[in-house]
Amino acid sequence: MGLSEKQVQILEVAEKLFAENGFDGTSVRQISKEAGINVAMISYYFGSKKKMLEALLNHRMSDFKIQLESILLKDITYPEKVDEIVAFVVMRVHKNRRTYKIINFEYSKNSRTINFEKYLQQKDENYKVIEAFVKKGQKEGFFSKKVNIPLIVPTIMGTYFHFYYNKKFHTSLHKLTNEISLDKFVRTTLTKHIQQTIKALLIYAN
Amino acid sequence: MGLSEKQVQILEVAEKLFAENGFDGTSVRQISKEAGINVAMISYYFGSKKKMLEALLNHRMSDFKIQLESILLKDITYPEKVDEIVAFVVMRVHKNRRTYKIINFEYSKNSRTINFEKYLQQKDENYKVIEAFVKKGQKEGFFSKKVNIPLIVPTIMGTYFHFYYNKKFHTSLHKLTNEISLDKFVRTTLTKHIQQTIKALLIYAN
DNA sequence: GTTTGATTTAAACGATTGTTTAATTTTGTG
DNA sequence: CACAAAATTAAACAATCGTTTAAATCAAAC
Repeated sequence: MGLSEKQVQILEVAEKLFAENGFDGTSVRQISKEAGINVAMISYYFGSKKKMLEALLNHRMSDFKIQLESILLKDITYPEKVDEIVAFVVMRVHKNRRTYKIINFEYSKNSRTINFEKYLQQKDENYKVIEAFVKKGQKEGFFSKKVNIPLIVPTIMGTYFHFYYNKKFHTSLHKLTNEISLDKFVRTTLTKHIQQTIKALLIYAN
Repeated sequence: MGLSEKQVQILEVAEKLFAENGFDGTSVRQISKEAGINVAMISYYFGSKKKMLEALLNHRMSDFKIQLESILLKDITYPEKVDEIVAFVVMRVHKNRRTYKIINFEYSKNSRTINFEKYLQQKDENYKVIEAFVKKGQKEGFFSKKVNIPLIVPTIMGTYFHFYYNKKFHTSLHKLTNEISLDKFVRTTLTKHIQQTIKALLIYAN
């Protein structure tokens, strides 16, 4: 799984183009041109276009669980922990938004040809950590017992992605001009909204 | 914009295949084969593959505003109205999930070649109705004033779509075997979760 | 029954797709 | 420098892409 510097550089170009135009909407010639390499190098380095995508997914999906667990070990209140978890998840998906977009699209296809093992493994670990946290909070009386735990993460990530997929709509609504103010909006306003939402849900759900 | 019965039938096949394999991942020959027509009929009826997609989008996007406003006119409490709005929006996007999936991915591309006017118009109307409703509720003291109104709809729709895009993951988690129990899950459990979430947010946001 | 226009067909169009080939250049090692 | 392996190249491959053509079939009107 060790990727050379050149391979990583090619994958970054591919990630951008896949997210922009889709896997099927991106040709290997486009990638090679933008990366400044010969077309044949893609087969040479990765074997095929499909395997290149799998290499990208595996490259991006790692070390989620450890960072999440370190938050839960902190000596802070439950609402503060919720805030930190939400902020962490949002920044994580924002950073890897291009890869998640590709995953969302390709994984929801019926014709499963791409290997999503790493993604599913991370998803599963992620869920189990969140589940344990919420159940602990419920047992200690901080959280409502009427919450549907498996649907909490979809609300966090779904809100982010629906914003991201319609960013053209929201940028005009919020007057976000460039990439910097979009980053800032995600880091502040959007994160705060999701924090409010999840805290209200966990504490007051009825 | 009047579509013949045959055109509608072709669009339904196209909708299914576009949602399943993407716009670029679906060939006009696939569509024509599945629809039992000749390839040339697609150009004959719609002009081109791209215009066929636009015809589909315009066909699906209609009469959202009227149904939404009729809910707000009912003589029920604010939390009950929230429940009805959420249930309506969820059923609406669930019914048109295939079209929304296509929109999500095509609209978020940078190379804007497809005409999304009808979609954006509906989105705008939808938002304005929701905004007026929440502001009225805030003024009357039922809703918190700390809510970010433009991000409420993304939370509703985003939760649905993140569930939908990862339905393979959730069906195994919730043991949903066939299409019927998926429909039921959306109609009951998922809708209830989003209702809880939005009500908690609107009432208790801090 | 003939005519007119709409519908449907098979075939072909050039362009582009992912991948492979075989030759060439670059790199590292003794 | 000489040699072997790795990296890179241009060119070609067959397959498929969306679209167009021109002929054939169909339906309705007179």
